[in-house]
Amino acid sequence: MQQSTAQFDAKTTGAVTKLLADVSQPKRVGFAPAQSSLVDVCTMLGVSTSPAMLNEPQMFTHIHLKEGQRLFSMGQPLESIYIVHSGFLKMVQNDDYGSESILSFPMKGDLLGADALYLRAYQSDCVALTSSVVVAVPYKSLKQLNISYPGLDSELMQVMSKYLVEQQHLLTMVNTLSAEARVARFVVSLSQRFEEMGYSSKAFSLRMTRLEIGAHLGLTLETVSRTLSLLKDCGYIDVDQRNITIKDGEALRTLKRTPVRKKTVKTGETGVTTVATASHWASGVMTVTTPALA
Amino acid sequence: MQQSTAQFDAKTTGAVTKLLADVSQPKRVGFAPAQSSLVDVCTMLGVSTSPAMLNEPQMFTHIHLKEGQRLFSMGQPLESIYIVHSGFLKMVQNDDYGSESILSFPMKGDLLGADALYLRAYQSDCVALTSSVVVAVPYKSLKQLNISYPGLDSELMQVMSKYLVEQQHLLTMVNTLSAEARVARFVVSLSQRFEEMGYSSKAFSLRMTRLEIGAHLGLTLETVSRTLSLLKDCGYIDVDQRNITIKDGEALRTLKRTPVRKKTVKTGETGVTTVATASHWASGVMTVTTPALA
DNA sequence: CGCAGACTTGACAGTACTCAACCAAAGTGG
DNA sequence: CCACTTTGGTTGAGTACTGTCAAGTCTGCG
Repeated sequence: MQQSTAQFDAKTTGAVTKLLADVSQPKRVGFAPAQSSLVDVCTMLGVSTSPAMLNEPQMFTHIHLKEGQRLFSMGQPLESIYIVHSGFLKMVQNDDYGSESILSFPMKGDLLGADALYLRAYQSDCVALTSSVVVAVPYKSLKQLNISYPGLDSELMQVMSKYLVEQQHLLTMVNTLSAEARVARFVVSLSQRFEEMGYSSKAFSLRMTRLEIGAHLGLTLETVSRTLSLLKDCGYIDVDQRNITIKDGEALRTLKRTPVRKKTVKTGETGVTTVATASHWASGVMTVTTPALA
Repeated sequence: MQQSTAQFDAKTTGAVTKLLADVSQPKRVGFAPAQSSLVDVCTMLGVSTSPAMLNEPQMFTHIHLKEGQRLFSMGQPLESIYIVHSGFLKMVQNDDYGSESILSFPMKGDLLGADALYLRAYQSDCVALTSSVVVAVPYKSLKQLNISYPGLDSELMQVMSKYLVEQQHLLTMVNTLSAEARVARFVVSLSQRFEEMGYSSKAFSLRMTRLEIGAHLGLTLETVSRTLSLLKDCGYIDVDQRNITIKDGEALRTLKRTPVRKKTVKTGETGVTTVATASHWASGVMTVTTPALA
């Protein structure tokens, strides 16, 4: 890699390059080349298994990703879909110049690459936020497996349907909610996912930067930072860098706009004062419903 | 239906009720109770058929919807998925209080209800914008058909993958683009869809109100209206109520922000003048890729 | 004809963006 | 080990895009 006009590049493209990722190839073989069975894969996805699957000989290889490493890029032909075994990742969509949008933050049990089935090419970038392990299911295997186990595709459709619904909720959130409400619900949604994974839902660590949160919610990093500080001032959460503690989950969930807003008020001749205006504006919940697969 | 405190309701909930729909039940039997075969359905979906399907006895009933009528509502248990035979509809997601988000505007060949497979209940409302006809495929039939025709679910997964990608593009658009760019690309995207259906891509009629466009793009109806006027002033389109004529598709596609902005400038003591500031800010394209199914 | 709904346009306000400075933590290299 | 750099984060000041409120036009329909 050359560094042409290093200073200028670094300065002008700073905001952009921050989201860019390591382009080195992920390790197909770690020194612990563990594999997973079909039953393992189904269990990870939360999909029902059939007894016949126990005899399935095919094993699926694990791929180890380091922080910042890229699993696949937009436009690449579909080879495999993946299931997250451990770690945290992001799905990114690049809008031609600069501005990026983060579609989701996949974690344990999530399916990666479903958007590639249409057109047989990945439609977004997948990058590891932390060291991660994913299980690769080759597309060819997928097609064969459906013949052996007829219910499998139907189960996968349900999984895809779930992601469709999640995307819809996110879109509605971005379409209708204020910055504060978006950030608040983002925190709640993370909290729920951590709880599902057996971690604490009250105290956890963000795995992504403010910039990435912003790219997910349609906000700038400054707004995200400010809003987190605001929620802290309200006593709804505690924030210290990436460490979040939830103190009033209900408030976060039901918050519609402006929990406490700092307002500069001219007080006649005396000068400028900072006033805190409290207003709840609470409303019903838009809970991100949790799968209750039979 | 009662009209309690009519005046107040009408005034305060005006913006909300405009999006609400007729709750009367859709006609399951028109006076022309036409039906479609499995091959018909697959063809409409743009999905490959197998010769064996020609012998499939099951037929799928047509449902006629009048303007404003609702096909299904959020939360209803999944009975059927539907394919649009003709007409125009909208998929709506209600965020508890008032604010609604429109996820998509399905038209001929589109699949309705895919988001219901997960949790077996519809996750959004489906309402007809115009008189429409949809073909119902009962969920039970769907499961049986996959046994008879093993490739079918796999094809359906591809269709769902397509919608996943479309939602992703929409999210990215709302996350990153200015109001002007969103409206411009919305017009382009409609144009492309009309072209695919054999209509003119240059001149067409919107089937939805400004309010509905706004609920789709995360904007207010006023902003939509203003932006359309702006694009007209730029000479990119012609607008007359719902009639759109595209004059410079390329400009619409590549536009990033502020084609022409009206700016009020204080000119010393002389008063206020309106100045037009031209600035193109064109950029690369984010074309909504069209399916090229093999 | 009159009303209701859709649309347009203006004036104004406010939320969120931009630009910028600053701080903290972590890595780098002499 | 300590300057030095880099990256991520916080916060302030000013701007502007888009929302809000409001008035008014147009069209279609009962």
